[in-house]
Amino acid sequence: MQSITPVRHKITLSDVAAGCGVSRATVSLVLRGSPLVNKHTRARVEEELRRQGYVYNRAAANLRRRTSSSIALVLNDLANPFFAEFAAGVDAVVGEAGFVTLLGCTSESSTREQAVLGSLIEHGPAGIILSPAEGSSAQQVLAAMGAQTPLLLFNRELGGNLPEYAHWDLLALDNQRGTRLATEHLIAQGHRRIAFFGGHRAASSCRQRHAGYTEAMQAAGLRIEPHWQLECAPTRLDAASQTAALFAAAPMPTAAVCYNDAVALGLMLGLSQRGLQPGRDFALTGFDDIAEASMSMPPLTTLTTAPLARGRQAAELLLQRLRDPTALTRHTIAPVQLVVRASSCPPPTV
Amino acid sequence: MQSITPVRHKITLSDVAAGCGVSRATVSLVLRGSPLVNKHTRARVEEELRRQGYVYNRAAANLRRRTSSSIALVLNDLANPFFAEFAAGVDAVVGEAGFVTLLGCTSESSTREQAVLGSLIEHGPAGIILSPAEGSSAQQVLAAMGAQTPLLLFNRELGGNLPEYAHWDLLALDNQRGTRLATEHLIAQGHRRIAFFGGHRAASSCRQRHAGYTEAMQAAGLRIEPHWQLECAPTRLDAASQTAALFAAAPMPTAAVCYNDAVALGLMLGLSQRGLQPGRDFALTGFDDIAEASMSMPPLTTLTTAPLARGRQAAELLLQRLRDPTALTRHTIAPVQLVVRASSCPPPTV
DNA sequence: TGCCGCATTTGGAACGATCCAAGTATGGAG
DNA sequence: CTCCATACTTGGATCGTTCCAAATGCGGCA
Repeated sequence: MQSITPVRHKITLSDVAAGCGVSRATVSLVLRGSPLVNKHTRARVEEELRRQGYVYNRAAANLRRRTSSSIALVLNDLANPFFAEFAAGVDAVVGEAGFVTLLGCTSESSTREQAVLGSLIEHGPAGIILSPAEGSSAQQVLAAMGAQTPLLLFNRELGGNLPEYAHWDLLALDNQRGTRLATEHLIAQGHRRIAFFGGHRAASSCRQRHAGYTEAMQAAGLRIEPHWQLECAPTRLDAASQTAALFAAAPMPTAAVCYNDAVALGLMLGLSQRGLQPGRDFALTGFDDIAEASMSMPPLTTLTTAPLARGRQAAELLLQRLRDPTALTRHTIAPVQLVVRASSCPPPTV
Repeated sequence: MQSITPVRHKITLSDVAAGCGVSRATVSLVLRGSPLVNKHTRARVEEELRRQGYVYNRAAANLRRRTSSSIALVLNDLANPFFAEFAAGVDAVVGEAGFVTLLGCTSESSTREQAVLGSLIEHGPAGIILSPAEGSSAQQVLAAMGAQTPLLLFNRELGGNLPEYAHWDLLALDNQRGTRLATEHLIAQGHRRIAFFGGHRAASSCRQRHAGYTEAMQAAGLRIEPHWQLECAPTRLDAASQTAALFAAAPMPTAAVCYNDAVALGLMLGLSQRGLQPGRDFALTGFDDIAEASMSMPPLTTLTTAPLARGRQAAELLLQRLRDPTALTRHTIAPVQLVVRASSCPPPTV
């Protein structure tokens, strides 16, 4: 019966070496599975490692080898299920590659973003994946993290212009194509008066989604009424309370392309409160395909973005960059896919 | 105009020291804000730090000082909004305390949990917050992380019995009291035939919730029919497909206490498919108060657990443990609160 | 002038690993 | 018996920081 004795001080290579009468160097070779060590010696050392309960000190090794074994993930909003799934995807790939994820949340504050980046960079991550907070600029980010560490931007672009020697990769969703598909789908259903609802135009993702809508409307020769272009915070509550504005003046829309699912679900609620049944009296589409989208009443037509897969992809892009630091800056646009459900009905008066 | 020149090698204390003609020790003192340095010298050094774009190497400092500046967070399911919010709460407090969060996801696999713990422990975190995967045991966890690092268990207890020298703290939800409150509420509404629906009895949280239900039923002298005690995976889809079993035999229940919100929402769907209107023909309660709970039709009566606050609390408990490693093991039970909404209607035949 | 105290600065040894050049056996060939 | 290749093994320097004991410079005082 082998018992692992509780110890007070941390066991190091030297302890193990002393414990079985070899040098530190030999123990180190054993740890790294070098073929140089005699298998007799190896067995003895491995036994001693187990016996003393040795724990590898990766920080010390990284210091000597001048390597890093971590990747920083900085998110504007972890509580949002979209980013949570994204994070799960990142962590999975990062872990498979033998790295560890350093997490940082900025809560949409660019001030906190600077602080978080500053703190994480001191731990010397091999690279950083950043989903910027609203209003964060390239200069700020550069000041906080320097130009030494590879950065992959996710989801949003940065304000300001970045110096050319900082080559930052980008992974973004095909926002414009997404809303274009949704708008074209509504048009094909017979709708002519289609609103664009929700989001803040300050965010690049919102501008892109609005552009997709505009593109489809113009291609179909349809009118875009200014009072159908409504901004609101990307939350259910705010969307619900903005619903009335859609119907404030004639001509009234028969459908809406919403900034995202949260907004669409809020709009559904607002419609119900006005006695309109979404999916029968009014058509709408979302963006993101969050879990609730398929379970809502009616189920929501939306664009699926596969956040888990996006997380994996982001991590893989960053790993590629680590392998080849001098490769050209890469901007990747991830496809989105229209999922047609019951919320995008034909207009009532067809 | 000051420009930060892009450099190829990492700037160290020695570079800065050489750059302004002082010793490494002095620069180190400046970095740590020691009152020993002359303010003239301090200014010169600070200027040089800025000029060279020096980045503190916390790993090297930690090695020398034998300290740690990270806390590991290991979660069974980051994609679940409950844990995502929890993680956001943990990270906020961990960051405020000057630590950084090391993230690890186990995807409910105890094998991955061992691997993740093994990898994280090599980075020498000051402590670990662990929400165990299903079926994970104390022995496994101990083998993976050793007894040196303080551990706070969250949400679930571990199978097996832990050795007494590993003092592990615990933060759990008051599951039993929660479902007792929900059950008592349904009884007060006039229900007599109440089911317990969903979850796997293998999980400690499910057993505790079931116990709360049993307690309330027995205290009210009500019968518990075995065919009302239904297990299912804690997902909407599985819950929906298990709905029929509730009504397979007489007597049929008029209400159900559900394992969690996901199960409750699934049950709502299942009820609708059978032509029963939840909140009118059948009453039900959930657990967790996820975002959708208040937006569902009808809004769901449930137990709110404040996952963000729980995350903050978990981090604070761990920080306390770090301050006093010899204090007695602490088991904290976080209160939950009943939120009454429309889903818990009185029975139809009262 | 010599000595002391104060304020400030410093060289060198850690921390726990890895790298590297050099060391020790061993056995076979000449 | 010497020499050399092969198969391991090892001491010491090193990564970037902090700690510590000791050094330095300077003004004042006897």
